[in-house]
Amino acid sequence: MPAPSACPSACGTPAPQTIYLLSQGHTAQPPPVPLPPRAPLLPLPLLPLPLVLQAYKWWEEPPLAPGRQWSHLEHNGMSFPDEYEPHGVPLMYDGEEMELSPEDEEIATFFADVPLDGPQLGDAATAKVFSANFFSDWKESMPTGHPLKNAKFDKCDFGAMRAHLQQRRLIKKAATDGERAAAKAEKERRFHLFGLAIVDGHLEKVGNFIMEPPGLFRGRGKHPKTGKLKKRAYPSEVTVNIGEEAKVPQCPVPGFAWGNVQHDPGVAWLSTWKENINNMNKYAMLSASSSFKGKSDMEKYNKAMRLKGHIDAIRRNYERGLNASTSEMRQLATAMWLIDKLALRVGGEKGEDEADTVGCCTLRVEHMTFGPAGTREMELEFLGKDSMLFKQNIDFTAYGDIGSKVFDNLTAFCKGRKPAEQVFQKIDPTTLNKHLQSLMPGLSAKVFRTYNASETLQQQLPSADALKNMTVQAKVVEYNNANREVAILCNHQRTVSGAMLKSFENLGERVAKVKEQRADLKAWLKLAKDGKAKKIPLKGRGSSQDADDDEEKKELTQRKFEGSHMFANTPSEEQLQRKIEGWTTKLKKMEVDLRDKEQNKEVSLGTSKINYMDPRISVAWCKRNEVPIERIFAKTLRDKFVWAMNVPPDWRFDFETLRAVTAESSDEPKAVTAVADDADAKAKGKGDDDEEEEEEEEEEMD
DNA sequence: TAATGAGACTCAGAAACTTTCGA
DNA sequence: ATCGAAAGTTTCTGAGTCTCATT
Repeated sequence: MPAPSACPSACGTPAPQTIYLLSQGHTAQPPPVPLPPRAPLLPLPLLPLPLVLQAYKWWEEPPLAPGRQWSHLEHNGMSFPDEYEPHGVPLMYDGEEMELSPEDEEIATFFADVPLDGPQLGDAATAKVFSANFFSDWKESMPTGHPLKNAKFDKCDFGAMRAHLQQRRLIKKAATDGERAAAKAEKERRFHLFGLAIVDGHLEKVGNFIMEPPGLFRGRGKHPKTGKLKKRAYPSEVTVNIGEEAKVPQCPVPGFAWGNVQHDPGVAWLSTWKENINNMNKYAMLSASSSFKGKSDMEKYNKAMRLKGHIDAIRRNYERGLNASTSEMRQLATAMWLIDKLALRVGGEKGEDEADTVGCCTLRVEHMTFGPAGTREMELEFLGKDSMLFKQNIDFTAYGDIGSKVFDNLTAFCKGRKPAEQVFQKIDPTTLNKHLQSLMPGLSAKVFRTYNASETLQQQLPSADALKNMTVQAKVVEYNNANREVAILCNHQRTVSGAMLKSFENLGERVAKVKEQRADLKAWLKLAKDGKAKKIPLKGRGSSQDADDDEEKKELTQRKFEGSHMFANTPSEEQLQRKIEGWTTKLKKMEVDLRDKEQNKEVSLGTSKINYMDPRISVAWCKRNEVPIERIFAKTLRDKFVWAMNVPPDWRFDFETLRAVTAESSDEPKAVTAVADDADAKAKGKGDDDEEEEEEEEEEMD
């Protein structure tokens, strides 16, 4: 355990640059020895939360000064996970039992807790890095002279610990009602203590109010640091941001004090700390349903609507730019096309100690495989955010002359370049965003994804006419189909888990069985027609009651399912006929289900629903078509999108809608067309310089 | 001064947890 | 009516984007 933090203002290091620094910093100084247990913190008053939380219609309030998130902010800091409790289960090293100190055991247990078939240990290449990183960090944490200091990973057997953890999971699963109630009460207690904040007089939920527990860093894909030890963070590493007149929260861990306390109303976070893997800042912030998040969400979608008003001019701008005289302009235009049409992310530069993933600006020659000469086809394949595979065969001629030009440009950019070289050498996210900014104030690359996602949803959702006479269930299916189009556009995927594969297998088997059964029924109908009904096999009696073990029970239900099409007594022809019809319907439904599941298994609909599709489109569509909103948005989404719930049924994701509300002349797309023309004219004007640049370019390419 | 890096926020799928479904 | 599986929902924290300060 690190020593309790010294008072920040007494230690001599300069205070971080904040606007308002706590004046009475000394009150945060801990005594040199741990304090005796303190009186528990007083919970915030227990108000009827749902009522209070919903009462605040922030979108009807006047906005705060620009750059200001709050005027008054009160909260209780954050909660910390319990200290490690040793279990005493030994490690087997080189065939021998080895008892571990609590410190050693904790880290070993982190490793034993990583599932063998998960994304880290399930893949051989990733597992190698993960295990090696874990092991070296583990040994590093041991003092010199420790018996395991020079241990070999291959000689470690974590089996007993894994078994113990599995046992613990089973025990938790089998908890009594009383135990469950106790756990729930504890969770609620924590929520009342730390889960709420008072923002300008309104009670709001905190998103993450429990410090991230220690463990092994689960970097995604081929992350060089995956498996490294993520250390326990203490209050002394946490800076609390709170209103100046609010009471500084009491530190909940005895013997510790907050590392720092500041009063900066320009930021939305309540607490921050640094994680030890990448030395990055982490934050505790309000929940998705809060006013902070709601406001910025609304602004995000309004900006996307504004883009809709400017999109024609912007497209004309990059279409012209594809033929620009400077290669920088041509690259800019080509990249904009990819971002607009293929919904690529902008793609910032990444470091050596991160997974090798790319976006538009970081695409490399090796990611593009050009089709046969004479065609304008290309396979674009790369790992994007979260190492998700983007793989698409693109026929650029399908996008008309513009598409063909884009293809020709990409061919030219790649020509004479090595596979590992970047396609776009003259641009990066900064230059690209600067250009976008000049076309529309506030425009950046990611807005295209929001705009295209929302626009696609609006276009794909069937009209009220088309939905007439449909059941609500059928309408929801239509909604999900539109949602799926958006998810595919944004390349939102999910990996097919082991459990999912298993359930596919089960469903497939069931379909096969039902088919067999229908064939049986048809054969029996023939027997009945031939007057040989007596030959029809009947349902066996004697259900064995004594199915005490799980295996037997399973077998029993399996037998029951297999015989489910049979009759107790010799059936009549009509009985058979009816059952065949029933089985045909059942089969059809199962096959539709299977196909639907198959289509969806690798597509994740949630991400676009939460982050990309303007909720007002969905709300208005539900109102027009009498679909209860809870069929589309689960509880947390309805809370997140409260601000969108009161739109009229005819609300449209259109620039005009926005203009009707804001009535700002600067929003006129006409003005931006002029800017686009300006930029274009400027590019044309610098003709002479460009020629020189081009010559340099030729030399570079040789 | 352009590049570099820090800071703060959005967006991402996996995993955990809860509810519903179907035999 | 019950019980296990499947589906739906929420939580968690890693991975991006984008802006601004620093050198």
